[in-house]
Amino acid sequence: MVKDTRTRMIDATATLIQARGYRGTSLSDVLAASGAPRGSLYFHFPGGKEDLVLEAVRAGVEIATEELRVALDTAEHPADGVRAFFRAAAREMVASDFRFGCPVAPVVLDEPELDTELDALCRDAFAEWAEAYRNAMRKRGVDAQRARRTARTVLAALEGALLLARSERDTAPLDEIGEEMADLVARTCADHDAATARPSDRSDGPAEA
Amino acid sequence: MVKDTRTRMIDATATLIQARGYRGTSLSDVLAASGAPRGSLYFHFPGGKEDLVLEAVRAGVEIATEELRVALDTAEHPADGVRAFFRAAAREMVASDFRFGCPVAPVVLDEPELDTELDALCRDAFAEWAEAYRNAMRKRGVDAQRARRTARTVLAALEGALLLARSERDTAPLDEIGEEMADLVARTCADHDAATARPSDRSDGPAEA
DNA sequence: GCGAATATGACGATCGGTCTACATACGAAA
DNA sequence: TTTCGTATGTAGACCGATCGTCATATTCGC
Repeated sequence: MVKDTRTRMIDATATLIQARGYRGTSLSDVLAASGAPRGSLYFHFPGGKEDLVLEAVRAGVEIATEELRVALDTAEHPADGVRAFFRAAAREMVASDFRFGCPVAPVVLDEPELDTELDALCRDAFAEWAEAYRNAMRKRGVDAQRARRTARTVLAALEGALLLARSERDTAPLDEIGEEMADLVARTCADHDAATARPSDRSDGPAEA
Repeated sequence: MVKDTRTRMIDATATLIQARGYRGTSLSDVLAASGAPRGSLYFHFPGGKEDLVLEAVRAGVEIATEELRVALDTAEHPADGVRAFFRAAAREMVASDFRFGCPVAPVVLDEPELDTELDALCRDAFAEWAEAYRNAMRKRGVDAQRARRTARTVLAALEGALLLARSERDTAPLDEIGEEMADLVARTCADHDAATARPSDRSDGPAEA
């Protein structure tokens, strides 16, 4: 089954935005990549570029969210889920010749108009991803505050690692920082375990990998 | 003393790139912001936009590098330096109404041509910053491999935190992730101390903040 | 066959980056 | 002082790209 024009346009836009950013992606590029003629755009996306980009980012976020969910749900321990997700990112990086990246970051850095739907979508995406990490740790009983901070840190580190990996054209940053974050998550959970086992005196032990 | 035209153009470009990215920054914007006339551009920057951007990024990187160096050199402990640098970033974020950011990230995400001077400059900037963190830890005797990984992680987390802070229009990500990273650096150094004190049995103790 | 949904690419207003021609400042030679 | 040559700065014309529009096909449901 051949994908319809609308879907092809969204996919092409999502890919191009990850590679070149919002403003770096021209409608002509999208048209060329999707093989669609110019006029079709305004039939499917009456709002023009803004409308198209919104759908594209939405689609990109959805895919990433789903992959993250699977990685975390499949893993025995949240730390393993984090490791798996960083590894998946590294694979996509190689597969795309280092053009892969976060679907949201390029949009945020290209300063979309504030208080638009696009702006809100980006914020929500970050929040959703952070929540996924957080929930994985909360399921292990880690307290809310601690889980929230660690989750945010993992998310930020991933964003940064994607940036470094692209710049260096090497997955090493993703690999190493992924390990580092897996350790952090493991330690966060382990600290909790130790704290609940001996509430007044938490110290050594299972924090070692 | 009034800054000369060339310097004003570079400053304006650096600021605009941080706010809107490479492609989002038009020469007209730069001209308007710097109050310089159109034609002057090709006198000062014969290479055109590419040339101008190169200088602007170079200037931005230099400022950031210097601030990082000061933060790390001034601090008692590398962890304090990291904390201070994240805090400084948070302050600049507020001062700029959340338009502040890494001078390099927007360029990397707008996919500059590969194998250009600009591309190399971005890579070198990341390498230089990572090295600064690494050296600070190595001075405390942390082993090379460990210091390198932690340094890269701190750098990535900062990049991500800047992104999150901009998106949320809130310094909370910078504040929290800064603390997380300070902890990580403190732990990295403490682990080393413990390991050297009792080479065969490293465990509890000063890892606690 | 007929109306509605979908598809098409040519068109124009605007804006982007680049370039060539012109103006001024300054110092040396006559 | 005048003349000239060079370094520096300025102005606006140019051409291509970009985005959005439209009048016209084509396909589908009935």
